[in-house]
Amino acid sequence: MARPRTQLLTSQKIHRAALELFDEQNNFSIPRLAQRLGVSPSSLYHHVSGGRTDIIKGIRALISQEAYSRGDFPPRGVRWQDQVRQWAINYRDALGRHPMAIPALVGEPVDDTDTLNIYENLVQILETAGFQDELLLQALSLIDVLALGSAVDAASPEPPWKASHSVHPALSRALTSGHTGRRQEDAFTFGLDATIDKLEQMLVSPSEEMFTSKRAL
Amino acid sequence: MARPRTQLLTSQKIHRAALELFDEQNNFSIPRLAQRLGVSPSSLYHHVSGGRTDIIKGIRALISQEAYSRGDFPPRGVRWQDQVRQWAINYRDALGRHPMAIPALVGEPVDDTDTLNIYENLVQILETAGFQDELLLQALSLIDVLALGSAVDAASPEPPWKASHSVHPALSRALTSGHTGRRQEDAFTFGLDATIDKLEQMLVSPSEEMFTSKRAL
DNA sequence: GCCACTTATCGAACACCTTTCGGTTTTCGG
DNA sequence: CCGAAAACCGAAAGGTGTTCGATAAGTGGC
Repeated sequence: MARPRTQLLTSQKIHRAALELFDEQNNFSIPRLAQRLGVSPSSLYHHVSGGRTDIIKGIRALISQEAYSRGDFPPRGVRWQDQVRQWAINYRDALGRHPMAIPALVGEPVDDTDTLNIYENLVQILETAGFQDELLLQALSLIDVLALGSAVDAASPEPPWKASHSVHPALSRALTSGHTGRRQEDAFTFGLDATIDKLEQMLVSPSEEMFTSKRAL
Repeated sequence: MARPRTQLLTSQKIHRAALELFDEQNNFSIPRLAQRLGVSPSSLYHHVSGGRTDIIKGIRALISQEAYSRGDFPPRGVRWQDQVRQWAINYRDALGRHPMAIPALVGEPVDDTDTLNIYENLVQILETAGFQDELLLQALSLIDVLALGSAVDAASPEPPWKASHSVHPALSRALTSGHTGRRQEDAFTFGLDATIDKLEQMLVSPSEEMFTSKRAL
């Protein structure tokens, strides 16, 4: 086959199909993606410059778009605490909707516009709330760690620990006692509450000793 | 070559070499591992039953052993807050010492004894402190998410966001303002403090509305 | 001390994955 | 209308994970 009468591929279509592939079955590969698109593997390389890496970037961008579009963004007038909470929930939910894609995302630098946009949004919220410098950076990183760590957790099988009662009694007991169905979500909201509480407290009375830097002047 | 006069391989040696390979260069593969051990790739399969997956498990076990042996464990009499803090710091440090191995670990179930041991340890600390059921499980999961998310963060390039000042001014400003060298560690200890504060508070006055379960009787 | 049996290695081979490159036909701009 | 660019394909190169039969060294019973 040579050039078709009507174009078969678009980077958009490729990214969407790739994300669907991750969602349905865990095994993502170029041949499988090509098959799903009714196309030969080599054809994909005319639409994504960086090969596999680019497709992963595209997936991240899609997820970020989803976080922004489906997200419930509070109006500007709302307390910063609620804005931060809503941001984190939106982002975490968007990631959690595609758990199988998470392992492919971690460890790669973030440089796509859509993802940077939502982080820009978070920084703006924090700046407006009055956070600056080290504290702002810590807040940003922590919220990021919380959302991403939680998403990674969601990508693991449930439960993530395979403990036998005879050798690890306490752990095994803990896993069977609680209502494990909402384990991840509960831990996330709990951590989010803890984080926001602490941020609030740091904003009104920033204890200098929290910072390891001596802010060399 | 057939059977050598003195045995060349051990699962121990394989796991250690694999971890070293992750530490030195990011690219881990069976052929490279074999080459480093002066051995043919197929030879490895006589020492690790589950192939690549088993080697990864071995790496996780090594890291957990490191967390336990190198860790600074507080005596039993100490406040549970300090025990939890020390536990999290030990674990996070052990993970952070091998950042490149983290992406290979996430998303896989934990079933090796060494890792389960240290989680058993954490549950015991929490139980002794008085945590039970849902709250205990939430605490466990949150501390896990914090340590693992922080380690994943450490595995990313620094900084993990590649923002240009012109299109993402607030984010770019935030990244250049703080002392970014200790960004990850600061965010982790900050989150740890927040978590412990919240746990403390929940222990003395557990607000029922935090739990979404109606505890159907 | 011999013989069967187990053990630790290897090479070859398979299946899959990523990527590149040259070839073929279609579309498009001038 | 014609040359250049575009969009596809097949083939092939080089890498990765794994299995399997062959080989030779160690091991244990007699």
